[in-house]
Amino acid sequence: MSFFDQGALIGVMTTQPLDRLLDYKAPPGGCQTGDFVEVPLGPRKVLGVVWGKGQGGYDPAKLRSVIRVLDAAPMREEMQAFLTRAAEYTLTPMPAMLRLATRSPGLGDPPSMRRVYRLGRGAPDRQTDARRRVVETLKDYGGLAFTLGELAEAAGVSTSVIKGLVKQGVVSEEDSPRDLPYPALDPGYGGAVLTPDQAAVAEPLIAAVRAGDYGTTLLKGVTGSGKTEVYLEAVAECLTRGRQALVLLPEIALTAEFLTRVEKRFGARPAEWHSGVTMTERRRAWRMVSEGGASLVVGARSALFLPFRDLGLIVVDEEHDTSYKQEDGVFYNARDMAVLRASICSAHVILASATPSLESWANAEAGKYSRLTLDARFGAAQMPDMRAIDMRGETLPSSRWISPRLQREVEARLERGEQALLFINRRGYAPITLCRACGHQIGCDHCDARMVEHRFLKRLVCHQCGETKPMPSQCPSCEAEDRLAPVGPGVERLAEETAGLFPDARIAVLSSDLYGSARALKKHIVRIAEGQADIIIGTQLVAKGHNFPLLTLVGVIDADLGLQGSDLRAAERTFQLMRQVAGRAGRSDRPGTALMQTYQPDHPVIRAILSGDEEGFWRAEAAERQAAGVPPFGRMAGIVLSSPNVQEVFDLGAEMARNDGPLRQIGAQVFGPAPAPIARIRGRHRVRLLVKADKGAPVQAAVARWVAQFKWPASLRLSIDIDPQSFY
DNA sequence: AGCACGCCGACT
DNA sequence: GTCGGCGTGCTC
Repeated sequence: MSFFDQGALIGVMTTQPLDRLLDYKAPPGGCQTGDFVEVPLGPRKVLGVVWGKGQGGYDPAKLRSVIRVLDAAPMREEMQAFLTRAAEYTLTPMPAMLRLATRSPGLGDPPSMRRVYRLGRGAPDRQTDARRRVVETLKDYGGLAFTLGELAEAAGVSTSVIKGLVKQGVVSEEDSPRDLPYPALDPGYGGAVLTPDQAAVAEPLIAAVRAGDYGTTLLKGVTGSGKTEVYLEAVAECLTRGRQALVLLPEIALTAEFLTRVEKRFGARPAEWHSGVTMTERRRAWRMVSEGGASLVVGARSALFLPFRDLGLIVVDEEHDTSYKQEDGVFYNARDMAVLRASICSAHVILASATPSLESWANAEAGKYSRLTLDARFGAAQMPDMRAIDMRGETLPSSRWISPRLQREVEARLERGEQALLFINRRGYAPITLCRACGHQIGCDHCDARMVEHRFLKRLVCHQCGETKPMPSQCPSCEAEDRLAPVGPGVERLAEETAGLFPDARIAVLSSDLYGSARALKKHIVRIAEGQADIIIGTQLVAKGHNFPLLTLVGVIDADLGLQGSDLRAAERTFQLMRQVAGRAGRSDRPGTALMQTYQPDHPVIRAILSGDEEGFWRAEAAERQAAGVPPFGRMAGIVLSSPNVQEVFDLGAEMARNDGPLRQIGAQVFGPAPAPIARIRGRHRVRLLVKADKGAPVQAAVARWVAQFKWPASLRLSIDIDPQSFY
């Protein structure tokens, strides 16, 4: 790190899409490496970071000076290194990477102040009821500062009473920074009593954190085994050592429950970082993380780019979850970036999951990660009894999906006052809307996806681009009247069927699109868990860590859904999802049962789930991937070209495939162009090329050289996805 | 990303 | 003759 005197030549990385350093002159008062600065660029003022000294070579007469150094802690060298390495790995331009690290509202604003009120000295000239209440309130909260509105409300008086007391000095008025440090977390506060099994796993984790250097541990534990308690002990150790910790969760809806657990364990709530957090709170979190006023952050994947001062531990909970893979704008996998970040700042990583990703499983097998396993279920709960319902032997009327056998099992739970969960991984009412007259299926006008009927919204919705339109009464193709019919089940239709079969049951539907906010959803989940519903109908959402103590039956409506298609990860994803859904049943003292309706009871994935032979499943799946040379035993990159013009994308895709010299140099192959998994999004046609290389091949460098050979029209957009989630 | 510059079609 | 379409290039 170096300091630059006024006028010295410095290199600045801006958040504008200019993928190189720009030279500027240091401002009056100088600046240092890492400073967040405002610089002139053409007619505009833009945000940038002082990256180091300038490289010269630019016309000195045109050099301009930094406008001002922003009032924020300078970016640490570590963060610069992290962003640089992440950009290299993901082939993302630096400015886009830098934008991820500057997502703080009002980054350049001076610390904002607010007026606060505390107890002052002396007694009021004339004592009144209202005045007494104000003083009492302030005394009750022992020195705590209130804003004017808060105090008025808490004391039940008007603001003029407070103003009157201020005049007499009984209440003091002062300005305090709006961004206050988070309350300190106490590692010794609610020490959990761990079972011997849990303690045996917590101990090496604590030792790893204490060692204070980089390492990654795969913490595998079945649902309900107490993974969270165990890794919170590692967090406690990290806090004791005075370092910061980060816990990543895949789903915002899970944070509320997690925050409560943190509060129980550490006596206060940590900082929160995700899209549902307000602007002021985000600003506070960003600043406090950088200043050390936040020791634990709970958040979504973007929290990896917060300006930690001394990050000692990153927990990636449910590490297999596909939502860790960001696929819009910047393509990165938060799990991999967590490992990268930790290796740069000497932190430990805990990848926690009941059903690890094959990548992590393979890394543990190869000895790159340590592995710890929590087998015993916490408390007396057992893993559920898992069985298949062979749908080939069940007779069902059309437009019905609950087999008689599953129906009987649900009835048995209702009689005993227990809960049953019916799981279907499809939102909406019906996935297909078909014209009985001409066979036309209603599709989205802008994408190639089918429109899904949502009766709740009374509309057709494209799950790809979000486009909606009213449900037509006429077929858009043959104009036949009233011949449109829903085909296949969605969560809403299943709810309808359930209501018909069990008219007296209280039914709750859990689907992400039925709730306006994460908070509303969370409230609903808590009420359900407390027993305010007999039957829960849910989508993927229920597989993500919510605890339902009264639940003793899980029925999976269509266990085959994820097995279809040619996606190589389908088996892995189905395995994880089914295991997790099954894990919902019987988490407390009641034994649980999981029933899977399937037309392929002999499929290896279904058999592995039922027999509980996880290692067997992973080994078989790994062997298959190894034979195919695909991740994690080979490397891939996906390139998506998009343009409003179909002909253009295919031609350019073909041209890229022909000129694959740089790829062949490293022994990589290119496949395609083929229509991308979604061939059209928002009116843009998309084709995909897939690059496949051996493990260890320098894929990024080769792809960069390959792509650099071409010059495209402005209408064409290109995105590169290193290690794509789906490949076929 | 913005914003200017610049070179070809339909208007007063 | 001019207004304006958005293709190409530059910003320290």
